[in-house]
Amino acid sequence: MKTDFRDMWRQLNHYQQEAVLDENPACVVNANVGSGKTTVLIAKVLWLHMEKQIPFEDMAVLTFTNKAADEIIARLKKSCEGEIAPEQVHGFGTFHSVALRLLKDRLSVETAGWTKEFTVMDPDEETDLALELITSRGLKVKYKNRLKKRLEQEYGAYESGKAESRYKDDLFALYPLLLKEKKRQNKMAFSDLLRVSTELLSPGGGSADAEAENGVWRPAWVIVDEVQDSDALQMEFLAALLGQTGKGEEHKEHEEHRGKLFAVGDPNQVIYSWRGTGDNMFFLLKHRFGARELTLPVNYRSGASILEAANRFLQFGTGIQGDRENRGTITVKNHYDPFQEAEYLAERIRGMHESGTAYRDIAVFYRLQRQSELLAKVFERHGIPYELSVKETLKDIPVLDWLVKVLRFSVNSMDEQTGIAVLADPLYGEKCTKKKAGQIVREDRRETSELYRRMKEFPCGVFSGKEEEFPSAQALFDWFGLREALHPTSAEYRRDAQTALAFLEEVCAYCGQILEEGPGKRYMDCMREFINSSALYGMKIDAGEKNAADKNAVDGGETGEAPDSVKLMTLHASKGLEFDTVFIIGVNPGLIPLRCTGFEQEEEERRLFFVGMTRAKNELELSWYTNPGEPGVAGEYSRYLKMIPEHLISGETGTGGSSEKGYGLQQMRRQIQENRKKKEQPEEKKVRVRHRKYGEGVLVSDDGTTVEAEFPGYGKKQFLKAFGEVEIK
DNA sequence: ATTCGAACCATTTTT
DNA sequence: TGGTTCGAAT
Repeated sequence: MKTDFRDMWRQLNHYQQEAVLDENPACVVNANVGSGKTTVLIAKVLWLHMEKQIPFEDMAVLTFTNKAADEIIARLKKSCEGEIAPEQVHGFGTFHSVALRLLKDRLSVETAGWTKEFTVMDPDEETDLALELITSRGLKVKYKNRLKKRLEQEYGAYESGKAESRYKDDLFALYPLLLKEKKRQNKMAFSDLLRVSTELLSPGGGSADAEAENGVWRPAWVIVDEVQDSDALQMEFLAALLGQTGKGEEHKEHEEHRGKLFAVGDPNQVIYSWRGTGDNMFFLLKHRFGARELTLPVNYRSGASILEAANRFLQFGTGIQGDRENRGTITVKNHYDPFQEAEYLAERIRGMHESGTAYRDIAVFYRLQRQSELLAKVFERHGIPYELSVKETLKDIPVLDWLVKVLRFSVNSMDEQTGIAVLADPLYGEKCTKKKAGQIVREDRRETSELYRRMKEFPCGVFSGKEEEFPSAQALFDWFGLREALHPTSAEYRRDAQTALAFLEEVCAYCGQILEEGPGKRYMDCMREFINSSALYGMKIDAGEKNAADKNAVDGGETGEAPDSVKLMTLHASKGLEFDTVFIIGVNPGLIPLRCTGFEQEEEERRLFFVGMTRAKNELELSWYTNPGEPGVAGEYSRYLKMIPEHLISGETGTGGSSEKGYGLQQMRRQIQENRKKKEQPEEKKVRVRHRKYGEGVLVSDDGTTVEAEFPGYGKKQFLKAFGEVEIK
C-alpha cells in the first residue's frame, strides 16, 4: 500500500506535490487542461488517508458525473492493496448521490416533510406532475412546452422573493403546489436532493433534537472534482457540508471543527454555463471560501504545436506549459461540403488504420448533434467501425421504462402519479384511461385491477417471510403477472420477457449484494435503493442487458470490452477524453463558433473549441466547408482558424472548390430527409418494411413506439421500434 | 375555430 | 433569419 503511494508521489511534479500537501482551510487548484487533475485528487485522498490518518469515512469526494465518480473509486482501489468497503466511501460520489445517502442515513427528512422511504423522481416526471397540477388547479402558465426549462431557470427568481414570474403568469404559484405534491407522494426530484439536504445540514435547518440524536455528518475534508461545472445549488451544498451557513460570522469559534475544502477545476473549460448560472463558479468558489489558489501549469497530453495553438484560446491564466518532446501536427483542410468531407474522412481513417493506427485512437468532433447523421451513414458505407456517443437509457426501452415504474410504485405506494402511469400505459398497462387509473389508485380499488393489487401488496406479498432468500427474478416476474402484461402472443414477447427478466436479475443481484454487505436491511429498502440509484445513474444500461435488448445492433462490432472503433461526438461530449488523432469538422462561422448573441456566449464557444483542440495528443485536423449547405453557416474560414498562427499549421489542402461534387450531398440530404419523413408520418401510402424472420411486408400503423406491419403468410405483427427489428424502407 | 402580430428562441446535456 | 407559441381578435 505504502509503496504504491510513494511511487505515485515520485511521479508528481512539484506543483502537484504542493497541491497534495496543502492544508489550508480551503484550497482551489486551477488545473490546466491535461495537467493530471484526477491524479492529484487521488493522491490527495491517499495522502490524507495514509499520512494524515484520516479515514475515508471522514471525507466527501464529490464529482459532477457518475463516470468521474466511478473513475476515482476505481483508481483508488487500484492504489490500495486492501479492498475498500463500500461503506467506507459513502461520502464518495456525485453531489446528488452523496446527498441522497445523507438523506437516507444521516439526516431527518421527516423534518422537511418526507419519510425515510421516499423515492427519487425521474427528471421528466416532475414536469408531468407540474402539468397535471396546472390542469387540475386551473393555473395559467405560458410556454408549457418549455416548462421544464422554465421551472429550472425561474426557480432562483421565485426563491429570492420576486413578485412575478418572467412572463407574468402563475408559475410562482406552481412551485409551492409542486413541492407539496412531491411531499405528499413521498418523492424528491434531483434538485430536491440537494436543496433538502443542504437545508437539513445547515445549523437550525434540521431540528435540534434530530441533530443531537444522529449527529450531522461533518466530513473532515471535502474534495471536489471539476468545480467549474458546479452550480449555485451545489455550492450551497458544499457550504452546508463544511458547516458554513454563509451568513453570520459566529462559526469562527467552531473553526477547528469545520471541514477543509480541496477543490480542483479549470476555469478555461467552462462549457456548460448555459444550464447553470453563467458565472464562473471557479472564481466564485475561491472567493466564497477564501481559498488559496494553486496552479497546475504542465500539460502532459498534447504535442507542443497543439498546445501553442490552444494557448491562443486560453482565457484565464498565463499559458500552459508543455512537457512533450513531440511537436504534434495541426492541419487545416477545406472541403467542398459536408458530404465530401465525410467521404474524405472515411478514406483518410481507413488509410490510417491500414498503416497501423487503431480506430479507437481516432475521434471526430462536431458542434451539433445532427452533423453526426451524415458521418455515420458514410462511415457505415465504407465499413469504418464507429461509435456515436449517444447514451442509451432504460427509458429508450419501453418494457423497462414501464417495469421500472411498476417497481417504483410497488416500493412507494404514495407515488400516485407513477401508479397511474403504470395502469394507463397503452402498451403494457390495464388498457384503461388515465381517469380510470386515477380512480383505481386513489380509491385503492384492488378488486378492479389485479396488477394494481399486486403492486400494492408487493411489500407483504413477496417479502412475507423474513428468513427467506431474496426472491428470484422469476418470482418477481410471476408476481406482477408479467407473462400476461407483456402480451404473450405478440411478436416481441420473447424479447420483452427476456429483457424484463434480465433486468429483474439485475435487481435481485443488487439487492442480494446489499443484504450481504449490511444484513439487517429489509428487502424493500434494498429494492428502493436500487430504484433510486438507477434513477440517479441516468438509467444507463450495462453491457449485458444492452446486448440482450438489441442483439442485432447496427454494426456487427466484436463483443470485446472496448470495441475498436472511431468515436464520433459533439465538442461538449469530448470533455475529459483524449485521443491520438482528433478531427474537428465544420470550423465555419455560424457553426464553430455557433451564431451567438452576447459576449459571454462567444467566450464559451471559444472555450468549447479550446476543449476540443486539447483532446488531441499528436494530430489535430481542422476542416471547413466551402459550401456548408446550412442556413446561417457561412462558407468561409472561421475566425478561430485565423487565430492559429500560420507557422503551427503543417498543411493546408483539401477538396474544396470543385462544384460538380456537390451532387452527392444533394442526394444524401434528400435521402436523409425522406427517411425522417417516414419516421414521423409513415402511413402515407404503402410503406414497405422488412423483418429478419417474416421477410417483406407492409406497414400498417406506427404510433412512435410500436410498429405494426402485415406480412404475407404471417398476418399482422407488432414490433417495438426501439429494438429496430423491422426495417422501414 | 381561425387568423394575426408580437415575442421569443434556436445549439450544447448531467443529475 | 425563420420557426414556434402566445394572446387577442374575429
